[in-house]
Amino acid sequence: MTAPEKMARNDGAQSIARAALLLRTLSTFGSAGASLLQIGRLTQLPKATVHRILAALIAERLVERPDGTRHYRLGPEVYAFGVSMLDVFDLKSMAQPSFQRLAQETGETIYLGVRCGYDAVCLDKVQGALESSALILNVHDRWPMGIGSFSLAIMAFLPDEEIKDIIAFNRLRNADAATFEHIWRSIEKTRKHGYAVRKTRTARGIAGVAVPVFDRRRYPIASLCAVSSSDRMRGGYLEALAGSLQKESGLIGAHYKAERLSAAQGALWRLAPGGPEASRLPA
Amino acid sequence: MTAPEKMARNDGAQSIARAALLLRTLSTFGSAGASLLQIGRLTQLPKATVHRILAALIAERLVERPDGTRHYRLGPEVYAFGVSMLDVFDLKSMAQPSFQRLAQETGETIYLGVRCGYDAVCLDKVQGALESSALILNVHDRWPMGIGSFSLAIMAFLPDEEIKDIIAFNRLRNADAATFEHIWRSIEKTRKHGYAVRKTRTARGIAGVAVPVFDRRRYPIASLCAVSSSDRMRGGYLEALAGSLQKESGLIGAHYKAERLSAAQGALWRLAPGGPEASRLPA
DNA sequence: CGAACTATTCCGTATCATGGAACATCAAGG
DNA sequence: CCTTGATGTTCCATGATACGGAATAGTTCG
Repeated sequence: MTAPEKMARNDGAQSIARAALLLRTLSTFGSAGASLLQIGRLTQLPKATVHRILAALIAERLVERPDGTRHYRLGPEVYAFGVSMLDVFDLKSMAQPSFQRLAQETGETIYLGVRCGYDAVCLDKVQGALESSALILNVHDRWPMGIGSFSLAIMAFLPDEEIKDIIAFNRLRNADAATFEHIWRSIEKTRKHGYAVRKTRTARGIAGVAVPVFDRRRYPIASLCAVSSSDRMRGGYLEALAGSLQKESGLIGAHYKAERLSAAQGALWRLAPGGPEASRLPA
Repeated sequence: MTAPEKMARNDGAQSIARAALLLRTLSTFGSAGASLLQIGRLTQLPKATVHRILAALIAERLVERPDGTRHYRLGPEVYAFGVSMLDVFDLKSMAQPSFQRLAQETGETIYLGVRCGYDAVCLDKVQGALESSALILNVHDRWPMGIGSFSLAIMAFLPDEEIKDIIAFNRLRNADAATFEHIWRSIEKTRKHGYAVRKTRTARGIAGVAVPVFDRRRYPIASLCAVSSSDRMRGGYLEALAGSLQKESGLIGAHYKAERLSAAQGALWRLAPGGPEASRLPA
């Protein structure tokens, strides 16, 4: 171990932690994937190590190589696991009622975002009063955590250790690190208020508020965000918006908590003492 | 290594392979998860090892423990990775045109399924001529590979090594192993014809045909399946159905192959020599 | 063609994962 | 309440396993 790694993990987990690190890294590159060296640079791991772990992940189909290129990207098995999760944790469907209610009540454009590695990804969107030309974020768009109120709301409520990781990673891939200069100040503010506010710097006159959605352990997994013109976004109106978002965030969190009780039914085949209830088999 | 493990893997991958094995195993249990011992039994790994690897996966949020139970299930990070994949490989959307065409042309009920660990999961469905009461499989339903033409079509075109794995796993969790008795014969037949046919044993008079969808390396990733009454499902009609399925399967495969060229655009933030094109940042 | 860059393979080393056994915790039943 | 039999968690000596520097092979571009 050359680098003075921050992890004081003495458990038998090094290679698994690294595999997960590589998957997170790849998840920020979309379908184009990344080269071995890029990945090595980003993760601070030696070439040979990255190569070996990626080879192992390829064998499991968790990583694949697009056509004949020398790039690596997430593989089809990841998609399969994702589909699996829809029985366990389908955030988009879970948030649907809250989402619609917010759109109705506020009339603003609402976003639902989820953390994904070192990025946040837009899961869902309802167009509100604002002209669509002014809007920037679309469903499936992905931004590094820390850019936009959208992801700031999630980031601010992570453990400090993890925030540092994310900032370090995003600094490394970002030539212009200016963005992350004052990030801790924003995090402080967000923690204090319980919501994140940001003006768009590039498209003038637009601002967003966002609140985190917590799981049962108060770990932020997603965020709800409302976007409006920046002159409206202050004082009482801002507070009211943030309040609505927070209320719905709580409801989604509660829904998530309850979810586990509804242990998947349907034709989900399962291990049972007496074998499966094989009364109805598909053709 | 106590067990005479089949894997002749000399690469540095043991723990990663095992981690993937555990994830696959958990993916067959849905939201209820499984206990340590169940997992150990199924994977043939010692308790301590399973425990250690699961702990590592929990640290990465790839696995979580539902509320206060002592069970383990897939964690939220898996969902996030799944969402990530929608930019890389969105099978359901990709298959949509073929899917609709098949429903129109054949008038039968059509299914789209994807392999997921040791199971196959139903991704999409269009109801056809058959009474809905006769139908058994619904979207998100999951069956062990080898049951139903649906998954047989995928299984038959996997490497023999992997088929053995799957059968062994499904035997272990299946008290009544009779199902897998004649499976190799079915696999032979399926390979010969290029499609799988099965009558439903429980609900009389229903039969299904299915064909695999291949990726560029002729590895089966999914299947298209048509279900009809079993008296129609023979001779010319059967051949015609199989033909239509095969044609569309080819188109989906081609689409997948081409997909890589359309390297995710939009606001996908990416590592670039000159830094990100930061022209438009979200609020 | 050859220089510069990137990917892959090799292989000796020591770090890290391993798993048996001890210990802890839980769930039933008396 | 305590016992009993189950499963879950922690410990730690051992050597198999993952490690990564350096050599080799492959690719790209002028």
